Amino acid sequence: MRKKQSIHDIAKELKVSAATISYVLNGKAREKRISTALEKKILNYVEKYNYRPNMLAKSLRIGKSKVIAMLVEGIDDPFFASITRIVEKEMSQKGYKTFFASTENDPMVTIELIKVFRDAQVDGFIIAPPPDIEDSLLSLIKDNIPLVLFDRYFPELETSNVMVDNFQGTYEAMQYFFKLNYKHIGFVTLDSSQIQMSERLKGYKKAMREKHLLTCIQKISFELRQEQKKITEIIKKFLAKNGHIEAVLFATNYLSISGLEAIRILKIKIPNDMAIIGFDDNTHFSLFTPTVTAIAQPVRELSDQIVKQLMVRLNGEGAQAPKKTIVLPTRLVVRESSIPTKMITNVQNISG
Amino acid sequence: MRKKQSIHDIAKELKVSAATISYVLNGKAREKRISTALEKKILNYVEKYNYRPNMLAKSLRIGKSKVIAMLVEGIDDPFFASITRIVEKEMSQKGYKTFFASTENDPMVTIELIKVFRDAQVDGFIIAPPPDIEDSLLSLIKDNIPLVLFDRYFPELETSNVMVDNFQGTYEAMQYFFKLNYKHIGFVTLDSSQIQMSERLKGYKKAMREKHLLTCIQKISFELRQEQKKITEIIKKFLAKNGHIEAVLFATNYLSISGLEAIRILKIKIPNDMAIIGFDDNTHFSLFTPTVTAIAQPVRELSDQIVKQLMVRLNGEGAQAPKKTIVLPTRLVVRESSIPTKMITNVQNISG
DNA sequence: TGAATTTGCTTAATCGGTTAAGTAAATTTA
DNA sequence: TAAATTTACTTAACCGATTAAGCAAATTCA
Repeated sequence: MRKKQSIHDIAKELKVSAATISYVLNGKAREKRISTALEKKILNYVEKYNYRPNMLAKSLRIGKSKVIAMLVEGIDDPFFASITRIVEKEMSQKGYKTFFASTENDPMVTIELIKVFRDAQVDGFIIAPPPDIEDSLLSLIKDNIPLVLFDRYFPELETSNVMVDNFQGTYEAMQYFFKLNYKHIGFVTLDSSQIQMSERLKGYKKAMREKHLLTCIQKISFELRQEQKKITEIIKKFLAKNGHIEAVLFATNYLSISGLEAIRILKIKIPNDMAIIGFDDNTHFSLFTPTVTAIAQPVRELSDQIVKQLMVRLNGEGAQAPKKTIVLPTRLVVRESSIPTKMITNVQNISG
Repeated sequence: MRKKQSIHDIAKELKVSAATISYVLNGKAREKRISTALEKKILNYVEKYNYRPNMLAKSLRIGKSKVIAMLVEGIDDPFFASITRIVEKEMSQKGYKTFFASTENDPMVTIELIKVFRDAQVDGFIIAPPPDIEDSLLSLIKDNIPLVLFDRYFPELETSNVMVDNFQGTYEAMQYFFKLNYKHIGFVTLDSSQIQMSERLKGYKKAMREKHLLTCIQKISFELRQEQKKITEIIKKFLAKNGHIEAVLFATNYLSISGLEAIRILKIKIPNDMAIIGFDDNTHFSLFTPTVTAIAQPVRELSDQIVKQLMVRLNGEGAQAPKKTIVLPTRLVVRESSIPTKMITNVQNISG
């Protein structure tokens, strides 16, 4: 077993100083007037023995790790999965590595993760924050650590945020339901005060109020988030109890999934017995029978903005730039689950 | 903006040496005979100012980072997503942080990732390796860096591996098809020489040969892995050309998805026109219409074994223990896609 | 009471890099 | 030809921790 070589080992081997090697490896040979001959010799050796500097030592010395931490609710959630993947790729092009972790939307877990990553001296954070972590975030802000929030944020904190217009998202979906002449429209959401959720709820409520319709809302406790079966059960009861509902809007990814499951159990036929729209699109929605209409978030644009905002914070000069909240529009992806068969012919007009 | 405190800043503040603080913080106060009074004082200060040691410095000094790297094909793949999540949780209970990255099953990407993580001095690796990275792995082995491969491995390399019995998985699925009296059974797989794939193919071939049936195989080029549409197109042509096929086995997650898409386009009815089984289960398979039969991998057990094997390598003493290849059985999860309606009544007997 | 031991710390080297400052030799300038 | 400058490096401090070794003061022992 070969022991890992340090820059000093190479220095000894080549009978030069460690500094010289460091300069060469960091492209400062010219600036520091290292002769071309010696530079070649060092580069050859490094190439031959495949030497790679210890990043811990380097980061410790220069005070930068070129690593950023990205905390999302769950890396296995399709929405977060695609965002993280794009962000990772873009950040790597900028010379940064991205490390991920799942918060489970749990404040304790998240606070601990932030600590761990701070201890590891990451250069910045991208966070889809759970509730009640204002203090942790505030401490990041105070210490001037580059930070971008996405998907949700705390209006009272001065941070850079990248969001979708959640209010407009549900509001537009409702207008679409109205065009299809639905009146008894249910809304299944989380019992959460997080801004993305409250905005979605507001969109639904405002739309219903404008049409003088009665709202019909099922809020699902946050603690159940891992227990698909229980959520399905609650939605089942909700739908069974409110037999008059003709259409349902699900406020988030996994509620849609559980909702579909519940509907299947109740043997309700989509879309003729009941129309469905889900917030957040899902790769598999086009494979379900019927395919599922969704309020899609512009994943690519969101990722681009996240990276852009973070880079502003990371670059010394721009770090003092004012913090921005970027709000992007959602897009309604119309599929079969929202269109009663009798209306299939004029779909084009409706979805436009 | 507060500047981050180092152990020396605290030392100055409290008029003690940095060593004393280090001992106290590492629970060596007794051993090093630090007085209880001073210990209290230090702990109070640390608590009050929320001091946390710089892990870069610590890791550099002690030569351990308590971080392990986990490289999978894609963190958004449902199979890998669930494994990573369990592994992360279990490793964190053992005091390790797990960092993830997607290899895209690309050798270049993976080789680079291994380098990056080695530079960052991670303590160990968990890898679902792409082809052609034997050299990178060999260098990890030579340097005695704890390593566990999973999902696939290189028989010629002496590594710890955690696998599923891929051969048996497809072989059993085939036996199940035979019981249902299917004879013209197709197999859609990747054009890959990776062991998990070749084993699945062998299972299919052996089963067909034993029944003296003609095989009917579609291999899909590996380069297309990101291009769902093209894969769907190929499968569509394959199925259209081989009209006699009564049942199809898809060798992997995303082939199943594309296959279902192709079948939908061809308006073939599952399961009556064609029966379907997919290798790898998927949370959404129970929501499709019809629900999809799958060869499920025991995700929990796989994760447990991965962690167990890695811990053996990580613990100095056991690091010399012989390397093992753990092989776990798959489980056939019978759903609607494989059972012709006429046979629904005797499902119990068949699936058992 | 003087020596030995114990107590309660501190000193200083170290991990593997980076980088400002220094220096001897070669070259140019005056 | 002596002084000034340039060349091509080296020296050594530093980043923030850990830890073996050291050492004065207090206590115990003989």
